[in-house]
Amino acid sequence: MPSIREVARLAEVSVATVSRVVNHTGPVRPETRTRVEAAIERLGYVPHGGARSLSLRRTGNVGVVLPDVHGAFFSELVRGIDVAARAAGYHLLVSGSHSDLAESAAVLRALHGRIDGLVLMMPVGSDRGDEWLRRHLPHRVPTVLLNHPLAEGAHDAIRVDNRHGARLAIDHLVELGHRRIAMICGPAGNHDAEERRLGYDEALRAARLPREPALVVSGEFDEASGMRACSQLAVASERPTAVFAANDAMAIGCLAALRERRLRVPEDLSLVGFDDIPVARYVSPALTTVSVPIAQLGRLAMQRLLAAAAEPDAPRHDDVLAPVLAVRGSTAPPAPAAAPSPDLLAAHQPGGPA
Amino acid sequence: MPSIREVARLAEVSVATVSRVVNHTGPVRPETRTRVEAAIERLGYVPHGGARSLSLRRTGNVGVVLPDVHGAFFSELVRGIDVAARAAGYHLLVSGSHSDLAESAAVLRALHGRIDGLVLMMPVGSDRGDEWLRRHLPHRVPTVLLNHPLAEGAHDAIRVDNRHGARLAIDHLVELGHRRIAMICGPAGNHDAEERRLGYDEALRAARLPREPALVVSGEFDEASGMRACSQLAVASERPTAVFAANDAMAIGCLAALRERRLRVPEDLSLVGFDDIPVARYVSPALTTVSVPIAQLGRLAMQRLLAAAAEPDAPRHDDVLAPVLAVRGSTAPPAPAAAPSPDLLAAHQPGGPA
DNA sequence: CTGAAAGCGCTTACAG
DNA sequence: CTGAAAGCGCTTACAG
Repeated sequence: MPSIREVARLAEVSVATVSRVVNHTGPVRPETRTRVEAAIERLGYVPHGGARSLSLRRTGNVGVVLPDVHGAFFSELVRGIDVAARAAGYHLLVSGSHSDLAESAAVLRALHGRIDGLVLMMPVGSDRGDEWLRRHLPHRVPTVLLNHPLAEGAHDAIRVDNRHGARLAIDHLVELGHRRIAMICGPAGNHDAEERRLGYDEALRAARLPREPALVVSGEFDEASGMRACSQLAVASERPTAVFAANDAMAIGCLAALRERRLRVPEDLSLVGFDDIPVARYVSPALTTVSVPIAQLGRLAMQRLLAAAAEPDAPRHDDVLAPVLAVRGSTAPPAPAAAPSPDLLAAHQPGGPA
Repeated sequence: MPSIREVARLAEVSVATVSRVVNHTGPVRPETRTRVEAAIERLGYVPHGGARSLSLRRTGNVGVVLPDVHGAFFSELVRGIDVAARAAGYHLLVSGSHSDLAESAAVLRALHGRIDGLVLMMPVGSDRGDEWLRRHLPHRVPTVLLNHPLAEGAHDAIRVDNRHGARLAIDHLVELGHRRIAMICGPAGNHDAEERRLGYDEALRAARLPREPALVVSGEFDEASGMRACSQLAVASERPTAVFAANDAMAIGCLAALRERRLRVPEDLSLVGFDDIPVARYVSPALTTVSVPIAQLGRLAMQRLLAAAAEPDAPRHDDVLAPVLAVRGSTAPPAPAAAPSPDLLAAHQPGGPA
């Protein structure tokens, strides 16, 4: 890995000149340029990005710090940011914080001086958030906060209207005629999970439906916990006719659990997810879900970062993205109470309806 | 963002001393340390990672360059590398090359001087590969090549035995009694796709089964193309009794297409995928698939990188990971030829077997 | 059109 | 135990 100095020596020019031909900055006599280019080719010189950054005070990297890099949602999000970043000439420095606040802080420290912008999704909810941000957010680095409740400050914020999304889901089920609607919540402390839960509560209240504690179970945003949660609901004394899962992964786990129990979706039970990850439309039946514009989220985040870099003193934005309901095959009106599916009640009514 | 110089000034010491207390390197008198720490706290000083890298000639980053950052497979792979990297104190600089060779080269250039190690998965197959690598691979940076055919050189290589994996899949179907086994291939030029195809051919030959061109269709490694490919097969004059898809995403697309056509899996048609992405066990029916140890792949890659950094002159490794078959619900013996499923042949035998 | 020199923010022998 | 100085590999006024 020769340095610029060696190229200069071989071409018999100064390092300043080499820099000029590499970056096409400033005028260079054609024959000088040729000599330098020959030396570069001969030595296989490639500029040292790190040194360049230090000098230019611009790294060309944007940091992406998420609670996790696991799963379809984050995968889509990273991809969305990546596409927009590459288009703008940036690379991504990606870190999962493993949902740990202390680790997030460590990551942010490590990123200082390595990034020109930051996209951060906090691993926790509202508590402590503000003070923590003040302490750990890098100064003078354009930052956009994803789905964080306390959006005031020197950074941009982009949020998904989780409550509205949950309401769309529940309203849809209510319109279909469901009265007993269960929810599989996300992990405690997770901000998105909490909001989706609030939306569920609100929607039930709006529909004048009672809230039954037995119909609310919790999961961890993954398929396995969705399966477990679903099994819990299946043994409830009065089974729900519909289930709203706080994300698609859990909904898909739920689908698997129902299949094991020989319960049909949507005939015996309707199911709604949240996120609209790519596989949602391919499971069986295709999942009705609240569609979050994940790619748009990534694109908008980069856009805000670029704007903040261009105009550091302009006021910051606080965007709220509205999800829409994607109605697919996993929802239908409930089976008429008078003639329930034989499968469904077989266990409870040994004789069954002849 | 105060620099080390300002901390030094405030604490009335030299920058060397500040550096010593920050990095716990070299002895410092307790009261001096206290003064420095107070200054650091007061100023909110965080060391500039970029400058530190330049000085130390160590960045703490490892580059990950993949054909794409999309989809469950790459998502899992990145996660596997991330977990191992973080454990070793490294961060990930991730780039998708969008399956373009020129873009890969650009990415590699941009990474020079920003990484201590590189995990690279080439976007193309065997042709040109060797020369390209010689030109574009960074010198003196430990590198591990993933699933690349030409594994000799100054880098480590880790490969998945795709042919063996494909043989496992086909052998399983043959043992179940299938004779007409179709394949949905991956994109042309993709090395993994080509090898899986070769394994399919080999296995058919070993089982003395004829290779029928009409039973081989191609896809693009995503769900949508799996659906299309499956539809092609469904209208073939003689329908296969089993389908081997070159990856899980296409298998899942295929599952959706079959559902639309009211063909049952595995009763009417058996289906095998490849990769064993997390969702494979949750689709309906659970997908029989060739399980690639994705997380292990990531872990091993980091391990090789660390070893190469520690002993640059030790000989490099060339590991081959053996996939195993995960038999789940999407495969079964074919319907007996004498009494085919009515659904299956309804279109061809209007009368059907009475 | 070109070069000498300072500077980006750190680390680390070397000397004291 | 501490500091002055060189150096990591680049860029960029400034002067010529």
